[in-house]
Amino acid sequence: MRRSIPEATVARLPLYLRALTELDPGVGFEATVSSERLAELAGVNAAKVRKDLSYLGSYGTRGVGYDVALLRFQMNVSLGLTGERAVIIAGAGRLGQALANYVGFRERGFRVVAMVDVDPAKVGSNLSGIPVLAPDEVDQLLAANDGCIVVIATPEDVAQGVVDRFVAAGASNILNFAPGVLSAPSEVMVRNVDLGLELQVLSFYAARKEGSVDS
Amino acid sequence: MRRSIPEATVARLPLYLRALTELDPGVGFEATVSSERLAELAGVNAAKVRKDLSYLGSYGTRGVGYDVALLRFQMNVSLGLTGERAVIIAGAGRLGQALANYVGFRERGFRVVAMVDVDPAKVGSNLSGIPVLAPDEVDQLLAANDGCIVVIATPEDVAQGVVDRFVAAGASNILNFAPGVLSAPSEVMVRNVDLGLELQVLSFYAARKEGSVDS
DNA sequence: TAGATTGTTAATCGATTAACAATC
DNA sequence: TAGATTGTTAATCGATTAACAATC
Repeated sequence: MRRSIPEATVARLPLYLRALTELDPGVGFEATVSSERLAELAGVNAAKVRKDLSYLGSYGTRGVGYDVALLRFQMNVSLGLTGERAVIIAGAGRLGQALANYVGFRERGFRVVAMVDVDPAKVGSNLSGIPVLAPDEVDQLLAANDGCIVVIATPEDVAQGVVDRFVAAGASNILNFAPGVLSAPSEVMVRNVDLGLELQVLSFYAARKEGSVDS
Repeated sequence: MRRSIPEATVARLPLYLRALTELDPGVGFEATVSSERLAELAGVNAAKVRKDLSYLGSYGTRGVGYDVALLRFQMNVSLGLTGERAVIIAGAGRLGQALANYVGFRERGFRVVAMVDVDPAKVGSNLSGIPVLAPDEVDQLLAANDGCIVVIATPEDVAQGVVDRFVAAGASNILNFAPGVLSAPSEVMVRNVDLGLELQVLSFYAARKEGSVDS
C-alpha cells in the first residue's frame, strides 16, 4: 500500500527533475547534490526538498547527498516519464495547433499523436505533421493510446461535452485550457490552465500599484 | 492602510466574477445571490466565499444575500478591470501569436497592444492586426502603456534577458510561459504557467493508475 | 573519530471551514 | 417577531519549516 503523496509535493517534482537535468549534463560531472543545493536550484526550502524526496523513497546518503543520476532516474520513474507518453489535443484551432507544436512538450518526453476537431475541412489533414481526426474516431484513438493525456483546447461552450466524450472513451488525465468549471468523475484527474484568470490576477496587483499612488 | 489579501483569495476572485457574470445576464434577472449559491457556482465552500468577499468590503446584506450587480461591479473594481488593460506579448512565435489572438483575453477586458520580437522579418509587420515591434522600442512601449501586463512567450534560453529588459523599462506584472525559474525584483509580480510541468504532473497520476493494475 | 547531510519528528504557520452572534 | 443569511471568530486541518537524531 503506497502512501499517497500530497498534491503540492507532486507539483514540485518537475522542478526537481529540471534541476537534476541541469546538474547531469555529461559523465561524472556532479556526482552528488545536497538538499541545500537542490533547493537553491529549484527555488524552494531545503527541508521541503528532503521531505518531498522522502515520499519517493530513500535515495540519499547521509553525510554525502543524493546521487544525481540515480535520483534523476527515480524521478523520471515516479513521474511516469521513462517512455514516451502520448498526448491528444481536442480542438485544432490556434491554441490547439500552438500546443501541438510546442517544443517544450517533446523535450520532456511527450508526443502529440493526434488532434481531434469537428471541422470537416481539417479532419483528415495533417497540421505540422500531426493528423487531425474526427470526433467519432475518439474511442479508437483512446484505445490505441493507453495512459495518454487529453488536452482540451476547444471553445468554452463545447468543452464539457468534449470532456464527457473523452471520459466515456476512457480518458483519465485531462489538461483543460477552456475557462469555467468542468465536471468529471472523481477518478479522472483534471488540471485547469485558465489564461484569462491568470491575467485577471495580475490585473489585481497592477490595480493595487496604481491605487497606492494617490490616496 | 489596506489589509493585504491572501494570494489564494485573489486567485479565486476571477471565479466569483465569472459566476456573477453568469447570474447577471439582463435586467433584474437574479437581483441577489447567497454565499451558498455563489459557492456552488464557483465550486468552493460557502464559508470561504463569505471570507473572501469580506476582504473586498461589506457588500452583502444579512438575511438577504449579495446584490449581484453591485458585487459584480465591485469585483471588477478590485480586479482593476473597469477599463481596458493593455497586454504586451514578448515573442511572436507560435505561442505568442496564439495568445495574441486568444479571444478569452479580449472577452475579459484585455487588449493586446503589441508583440515584441527580434526577428527582422517580423518586426514592422502586423500579425492578425497586432503590430510587431523591435526590442529597442520596449522603453517607449512601456511608457505608453501604464499598468500593462507583459506576457513572456519567448524561448526558454532568452527569457531571463527579456524579463530584465522589460523590468528595466518599468514592467511590474509578468505572465511567464517560459519554463524555469525567473528572477525579478520582489515588487514585480511574476506568475508562471509551465505547460510542460502541467503535463508532467498529469503523467505522475497516469503512471500511478498503470502501476496499480499489476503488482 | 569528526564533519556533513539525510530522513523524520515536532513546532509553526497559514489557510480552510464550522459555528454563531449580528442583523436584515 | 421569525426566518434567513452575512461577517467574523474560533477550531480544524494540512502544509511548511526548524530541529535533531541517525548515520555515512
